[in-house]
Amino acid sequence: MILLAADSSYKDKKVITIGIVSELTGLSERQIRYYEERKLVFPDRTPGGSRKYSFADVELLVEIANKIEDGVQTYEIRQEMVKQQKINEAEEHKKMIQGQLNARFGIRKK
Amino acid sequence: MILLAADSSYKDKKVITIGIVSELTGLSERQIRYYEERKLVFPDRTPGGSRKYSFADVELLVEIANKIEDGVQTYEIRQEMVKQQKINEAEEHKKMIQGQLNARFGIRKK
DNA sequence: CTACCGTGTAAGGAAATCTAACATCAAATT
DNA sequence: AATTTGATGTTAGATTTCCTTACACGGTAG
Repeated sequence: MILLAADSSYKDKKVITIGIVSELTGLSERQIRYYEERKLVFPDRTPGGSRKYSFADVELLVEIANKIEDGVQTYEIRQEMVKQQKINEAEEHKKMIQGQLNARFGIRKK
Repeated sequence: MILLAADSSYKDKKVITIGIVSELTGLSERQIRYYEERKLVFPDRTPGGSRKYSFADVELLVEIANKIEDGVQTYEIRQEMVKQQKINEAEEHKKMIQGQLNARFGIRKK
């Protein structure tokens, strides 16, 4: 009996090759690879070395391209991303601490 | 400003190449192509002729493989699929008729 | 016993992808 | 103004991935 990986968040599974990503976004493969070089996207790789992207990556690429259209440089976009990432991490951390507090002193099922 | 196709149902977008499908399902490419030959899956094609599958296809392939493991033949699986499809179509039809009736004689916003 | 079913495998070719390098042109810097 | 940098195009050659067709083979069904 074959089982499919249960986590199954289609949006985050890296399964799309660069040609298709190019079609979906309208960006050239050159652009997509360049944004990776600038550390804005992080595709997985097949054993053979081909890039694999998720739908989330596709959405991100579109956002990146829109910002660039607006004259924002890849470096600045990267700054924003790092900053946002730190905010998210802090948020995560807060949640975790709260979870531990609840586990020890919070309401528990009787 | 780049816009992403709004329908965006990741599950049904045909964007996965056969190698990745093989990885996701554990099936050989031979098997995947054979099930297509038996009219059980219907991938899209790139202009160059490469097959493109959706996550829904991936799930379907797993179901197919499980049935075959249970000794069900592709022909029978196909029968079931056609039958189920007809049921769904009838359901769709019913909904549509109901929708038209509502449009003409049903409650309407004043 | 024979025919069909599902799958493996091989061959040869075409499509898709990779990296690296050089070209271009606008915008920023000096 | 001259130069550098940023983003992208293009080319070349190599590698990977995918395609179709054909043949092999064991298992199951008639």
